[in-house]
Amino acid sequence: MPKVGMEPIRRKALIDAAIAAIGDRGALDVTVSDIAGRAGVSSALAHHYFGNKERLLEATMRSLMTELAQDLRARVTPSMKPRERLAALIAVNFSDKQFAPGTVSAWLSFYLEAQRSAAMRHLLSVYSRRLHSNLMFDLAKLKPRAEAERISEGIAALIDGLYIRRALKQSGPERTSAVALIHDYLDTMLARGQA
Amino acid sequence: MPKVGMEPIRRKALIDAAIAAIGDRGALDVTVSDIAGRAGVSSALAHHYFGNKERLLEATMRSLMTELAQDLRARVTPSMKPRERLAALIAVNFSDKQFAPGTVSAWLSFYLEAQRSAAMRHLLSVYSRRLHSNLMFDLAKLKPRAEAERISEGIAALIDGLYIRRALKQSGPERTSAVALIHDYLDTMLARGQA
DNA sequence: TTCTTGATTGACTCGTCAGTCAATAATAAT
DNA sequence: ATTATTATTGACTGACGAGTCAATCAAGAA
Repeated sequence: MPKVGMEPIRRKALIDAAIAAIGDRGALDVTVSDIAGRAGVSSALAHHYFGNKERLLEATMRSLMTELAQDLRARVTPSMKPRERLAALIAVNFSDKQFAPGTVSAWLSFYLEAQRSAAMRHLLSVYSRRLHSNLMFDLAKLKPRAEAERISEGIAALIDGLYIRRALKQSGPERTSAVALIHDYLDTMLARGQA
Repeated sequence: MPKVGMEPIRRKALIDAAIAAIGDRGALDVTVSDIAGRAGVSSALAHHYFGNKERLLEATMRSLMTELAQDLRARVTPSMKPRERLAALIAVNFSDKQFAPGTVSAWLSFYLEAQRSAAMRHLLSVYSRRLHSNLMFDLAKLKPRAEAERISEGIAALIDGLYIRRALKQSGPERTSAVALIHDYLDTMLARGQA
């Protein structure tokens, strides 16, 4: 049998712990000791595997992004119609997983951090471009380029805006209404100039 | 002549310095010494006037909010038509002042901090309610309650979302296009069901 | 068994930073 | 001139946190 090192297990545990810690603290100002403690290891080990705090946090963000991408791939198939794929795209951004306390804080912090850290900024731009091209892929089939571009901007803004607003209200209406609002926007814009 | 104490001058200087510092660092993790240094005083004096860091930051946020409110009052008059007032409301949120580097970071951090600090959360809810009621005041004249409510949600989300997106891209299209996008949304929604 | 390599940590160093305090200067009041 | 008040700071404390390191421990390889 292939021998397994501890490394992948510990890395994953530390990343998960980081998300949990960020959720509790509400921001990126978590301590390496706290994260390591949650993962059941010493802070020295966290440094051993990740080098420094920044890289651990970067890995955490990357993990969040790939998870989002996986969720999307799981819901979107080539056989779907453009409008259906857009619906799926909207849905993943408002799934349960995206509203886990740690995830919310992490994304917010991520946005903030992007102003300083070049690495974070790069990650964010990857995410942003991916969302944009996902949206455009289907929108371009339904509307002329320029208009599709504008609708794409609007949807991306609505996703960000509604996500934040929903995230900050522990109470407040269901995510359903946020999703409905985006669909409403999308349908209205798509209908324009038609029939 | 009325004798002026140093207190108001120093308070203002410290608050301005805090905004500048937040702009440079990109987040709320600024040091009191840094802020005080920019204001030309010792960190001890900052503590003297504000008690502690949290209260200084709260005052900074409050200052940002009242400034926004003042800008709004300066642009909105009772004689304006509802649609005009809505335009003014949108405009203030995308004014030059709101895009000063410190201001952007401060608002972002503010949103993040609201998850932890009760005081910050309270301030944010004040801001949020104020925006909502400002929007509803005019929207209610143009559409039935329920629909006005939904449009208000959409605009608020678009403001937040576009603000963030614009803020994080040093490049990217002008604010003009963001404002235009919101107007487009507003007009489309208002036109719905009409002749 | 002995050697090598990966896993893991306790203890420590070095910085930094919030907040305190006693002391000093300046200004106004009596 | 004396006293009270306000303004202001240097120096200090206490805490905390990132990152290092030498030393164990475990387990397979030689």
